[in-house]
Order: sequence, then structure tokens, then C-alpha cells
Amino acid sequence: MSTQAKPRQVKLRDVAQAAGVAVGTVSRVLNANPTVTEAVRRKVQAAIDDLGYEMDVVAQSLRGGTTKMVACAIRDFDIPQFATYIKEAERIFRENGYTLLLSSTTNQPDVEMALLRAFERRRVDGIMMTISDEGHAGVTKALAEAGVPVLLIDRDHIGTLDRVTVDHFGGARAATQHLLGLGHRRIAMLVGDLKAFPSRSRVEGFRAACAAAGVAIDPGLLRERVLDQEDAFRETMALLSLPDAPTAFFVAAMDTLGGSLRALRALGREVGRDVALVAGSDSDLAELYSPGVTAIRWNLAEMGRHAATMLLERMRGEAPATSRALKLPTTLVIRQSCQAVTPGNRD
Amino acid sequence: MSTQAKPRQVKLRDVAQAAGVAVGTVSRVLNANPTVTEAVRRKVQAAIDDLGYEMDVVAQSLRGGTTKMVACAIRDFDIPQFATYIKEAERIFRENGYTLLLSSTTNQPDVEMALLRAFERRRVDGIMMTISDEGHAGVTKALAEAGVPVLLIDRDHIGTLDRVTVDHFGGARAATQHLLGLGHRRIAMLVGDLKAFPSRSRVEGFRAACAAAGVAIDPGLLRERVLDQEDAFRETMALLSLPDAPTAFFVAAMDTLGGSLRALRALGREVGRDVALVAGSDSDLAELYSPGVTAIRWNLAEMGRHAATMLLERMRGEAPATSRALKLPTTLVIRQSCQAVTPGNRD
DNA sequence: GATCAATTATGAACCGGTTCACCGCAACTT
DNA sequence: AAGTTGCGGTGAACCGGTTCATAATTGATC
Repeated sequence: MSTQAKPRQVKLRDVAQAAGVAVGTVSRVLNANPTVTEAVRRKVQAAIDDLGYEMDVVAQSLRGGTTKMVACAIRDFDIPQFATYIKEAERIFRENGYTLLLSSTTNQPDVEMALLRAFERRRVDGIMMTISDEGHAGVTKALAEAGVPVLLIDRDHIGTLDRVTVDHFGGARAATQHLLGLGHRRIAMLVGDLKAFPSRSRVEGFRAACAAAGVAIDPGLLRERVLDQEDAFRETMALLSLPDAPTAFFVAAMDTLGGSLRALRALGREVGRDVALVAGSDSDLAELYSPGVTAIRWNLAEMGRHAATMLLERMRGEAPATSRALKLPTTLVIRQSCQAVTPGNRD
Repeated sequence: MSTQAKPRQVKLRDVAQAAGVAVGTVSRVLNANPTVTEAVRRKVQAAIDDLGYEMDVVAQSLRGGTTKMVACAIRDFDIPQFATYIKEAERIFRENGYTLLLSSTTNQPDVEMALLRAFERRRVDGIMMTISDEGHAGVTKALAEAGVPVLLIDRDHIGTLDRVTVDHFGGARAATQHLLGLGHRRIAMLVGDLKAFPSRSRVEGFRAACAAAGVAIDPGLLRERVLDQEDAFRETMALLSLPDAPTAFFVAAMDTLGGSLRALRALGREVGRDVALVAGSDSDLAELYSPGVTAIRWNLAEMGRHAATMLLERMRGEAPATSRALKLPTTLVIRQSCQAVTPGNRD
């Protein structure tokens, strides 16, 4: 008896027929509706087990209007920091019966808008994403019209949406203060796209620290749009080749430390001795490199947990009408990559 | 005119009414059915654009039986190697109109079986996954009864399913030969769970190389079930504390190098000088550590690309009836972490 | 101008659940 | 005994598309 073969998908009506009840009754049993007798419930359950019935979520979604799916779109999957974030968020969603739907935006507004449309067509119950440009009219319009709750990941400037952010400003300021305190005056900074919150607030933190110390910033040492390790390699090479090269590097962009380290290695500069180095995000590489690379750290698992929880509450209508923002604190993990500037180090 | 506000979701019948045609006709226009006049097509398209109609994929899926969703379940997201794989696979699927659905199996058969049931309920068109134990009766049964194409990621022993695998055997053998060639005889090996293909074939490669060289394996130096960096740290600490500690470490398990490096650092052993080290998978850390860590490498992007393509072909019925297996080659990237055994290094 | 064939549009059934107005029946009133 | 209440189950409408048998229209032919 029971689940053998599986000649044809068992449907609700088959269960109803086997149990000798109406389809509506089986549905009520499945949804634990209290208006059903224990005797009937047992009889139906027996038929369900016997036939090996599995609910068709697509049909359920059509009628119910809710799909129990949450979409997540980020710039690029293989940024380890995002992976940790998503891992934790997915766990929360899974435990709550939601399925995660994943896409890369490749940091292009067109793709972001197309994805939002696709998510709408798929009728996801909620969306969690990063956007490449908080000022992009098309994207902000699409977000506003989404029709389902949207939570921005480490993005800001759209006050009507829930968001989880990181205190990059504080992190960058602390990192810069650290370098300034060691005597560095020519500090190069590598950041991503200033159209998005993280890089923007990192630069603000950098500027704030420099301003507080009365140190002027050489615009030639501030390199933006550094999005991957190749960019970081190229910019670091260029900066090191300057006639008046920087004594310190603040590699602030996500997951770009490797590129800078390769450039330093290629030109034979030793971290800590020839040049000071701070990473904008922590990693195994930063920790285990010799010397250890001072880095800005925050709790990514907690970020994913909170994001998922906030979105769940919003989807369930448990959240307040106003948008909620969570800002995670950062700490500067000081390692051995930054030494004081030696007097004769530079002319 | 055109998409303003959005008072209520526009449905197919609304478009039909606006264009003055039957709903079936609008459907035919949307599906580019050739039996529709250019004049009607244009009229309907105008109504679609004017109303800002967006198809409801859930309803489409219910009738059509196909959801254009592919599920991907892996042990753990934040293993960088998987991230690269998934990134590439997702791109292929997205370009082909498929949406990726992601879950963690947490390496537990129960979860794997539950996920397979959940995927079935969601009516995904295909599944791509790793499993924790290729011999697990419940899981293999669930896979066989899946009802949709399943592709195994770096798993074997289930001949009826498509799969992409890596030549871990060859990689492990080459790595071991390398260590043996440098004079190492007491080689510790850290692998994951032998119930799954990768660790099993790595151990086989290790044994093959040792056997060919006539070197006996000390069972005490073979540590299995090393699944994360904490495990690797613990086992490495234990091995280094042995009265007759190994002179070389083959840290073969995925993404565990960091744990071993921390242990070596904690005990003050220097890689390359005090102990030789080979990693079972390559990474930024292996490349940029000082000294660079010799590692086994394969093309993860290609792996993801092939997996997605194979699954797409299978879903479209373009694949041959027999299951297909792709085995990616590995290369040993030799860096500076393995020196020859110095005569007085060990008694 | 009538007949037939080919082309194009129609509308209802269908996918597989959920929901709700309604009905049957037993218990409770007076 | 007739009327009322309320619990438990029924069955049909509904969600929003797709599909196909059928109808309507057009064009060709005699």
C-alpha cells in the first residue's frame, strides 16, 4: 500500500474521492481549519498519507495571492560578505516557510528594473535588494510601485523603504583617524561607486577625519568606481607609480583587497614596512595575510538575520507604517599592516 | 494615458476588453502565436502598453505546468567556491528566462529530502544540488522519484542522474606526489565527509599516490569529517601536538585552509619552513598568503556554466536518454608552501 | 452568386487549489 | 411538536492565464 510508483500526480480531488468527502473539506483539513471533526480529519489524513499527496503550491498561490517566495537581488554573488548575509537570511526565511529567489543585478539599473518587473510577475511576497544608484529615477520609481514590501540592503536615500545599513561612515572615519594618527598624510582611498550609499559614506567618513585633523585631501589619491579586484589592482599599480606615491592605502571597496595586495606584491612593496594598508571590510585574507591587514568589521550574519526578520514582519503586516532602518555598528580591527611613517620614508 | 498610478492589477481580461477582443486572442498575441493578424496584434499590443499589463506567471504556471524555476540546494552558501559556481549558473538561467531558487541543505539528509519535497510542491522545472551522503536510501529514493530533471553538483554514484564533477582524485594524487617527491613521508590529510564523492576521491587519490611510492599511510594522520574552519583548526592543532607530528599537511576539504593556517600560527609553525602545506581548493587566501600555498585548482565558472547548460538541455528534452557526466580537470598550482624535508627535521 | 477551403477569432473548459454562501442535521427551547 | 440555534460539511465560484473545438470571416473557384 501507500506511496508506490506515482503514476500521476495525486490531486486534492483524488484525496477527497478516496476519503469520501468534498474537496473543500480536504482543503480545510490541510489548512488546519478548526471547523472540522476529529473523525473526518483523521479519515482525510489517512487518505493523504495513503496516496502520498503533495500540495501544489502554484495552485495555492494563484488563489491565495501569496507565493511564500522572497526575492533577493544583489550586485554579485561571489562577494563573500554577501554570501554570509544571504546564508543567514535564507535560513530565517526557510524556517518560516519562505523560499528564496536569487538574482544578480550586475550593478546595472536596467537589470535592476527588469528584475523588479520579473519579481512582480512572479508575485513574490517580498523583495530584498541592493541598487547601483540611489538617485536613478527609473529604479526609484520601480521600487515605489513595487506593490510588495521592499527592503534595501546597505542602501539609503529612499526614505519610504525599510533598510539595513552599515555604519561605513564611522568605520571609514576610524580607519582614517588610525592612519592619520600614525603620521600618514598622503592616504590613497579606493572606493566603489559613489552613486550608492556604502562608498558615499566611506568617503564622507574619510573626509570628516581628514578635515578634523586639518589634513588636505589630494583628489588624485581618491579613486572611485573600484568594483572588483582587477580595478583595485590597476588603481593600486597606478597610485604606486605616481611621482609622489601615497604612504597609506585605504582599500575601502568590498572584496577588493586581493587586487591591491597583488599590485603591492608585483611592485615589491611590503605591507606594513613600505606602505600602510587598511581594508574596508574584513575577511580571512585580511586576517591571515602577513602582516595581518587592519580592517573594518561588522556582523554580517546579524545583518542578514535582521533583514530577514524585518522583511518578514513587514510582509505579515506586523511592522509599523513608517519605514524602519537598522544601522549596524562597525569596529576597526587593528592588525599589523599599518606602521608609523618613518621620517626618511618620503622626501 | 499609459501606466499611471496602478489602481488594481491589470489582468488579461482587462486588456481584452480594452482592445475589443477575446481573452484567448490576447493570450495568443502574448505567446507570439502565428495565427494572429498583424492588425489585431498591433491593436492588442497597444492596449497592453497602454494599460501597463504585466503577465501573472503564477497563473501561467498553473495551466502550463511549467514554472521556469530551477532550484539549487547546496551544503552552505558562504563557501566561496560554490558562490562562483552559482553566480555563473544563475547568469545562464537568467539569460534563458529561468529564475533560480536557492536553499541550504546544511549537509543533513533530512533537510535534503524535505527540500526535494518542497521543490516538487513548488513545481520547479529542474533541480541542481549537492547531497551529503550518496548512499542514503531515503535521499536516493527521493531523487529517483523527483519527477523533474536533477543534476548533481560534484556528486557521483547515482548513475541515473546528470552530474558535473571535479577530478579530485587526480588533484589529490598530484598533490600527494608533489609532497612525496619532496621527501615527505608523514603527511596529514584533512578531508570532509567520506560519504560524499569529493572527499572519497581525494582520499583515493592520496592512497593511490602513497601506494605507488610504496609509502604506508598512518591512519592517525587521516582526519575526516573536517567540514569547516573550526574543524580544521581543531584537527590541525591536534595533529601538530602529536609526538610524531606530520611534516606535511594536505588540507583537502573545501574552504578550510583558514582554520589550518590559524592553528599553525597559534603554535608558531611557519608554513614552508616548519611544515609543508597543500590546499585542496584554490582561493585568494592560498594565492596571497606568505608563502603562497600550493593548491589544487579547477575552473568553477566553467563548472557552473556547464551545469546550467546541461540542466537546461535536459529540461528542454534535448538531452540524450542516458545520463551525462562531466568531469572537470584539476591542476596543481605550485607555490612556496612546500619545501623539501630537511634531513634533521625529524628523528 | 453559390460552394468550398483556408485563415483567424471566439469562448468555454481547464489547471488545482481556497473560500464562502448555503444546507442538513442534531440538540435545545418553550 | 414546531421553531430556533449552531455545528460541520458541501459544492460551486473564483484566482488568471492557456488551449482547443467551434464559429466567423475571407478568398478562391466554378
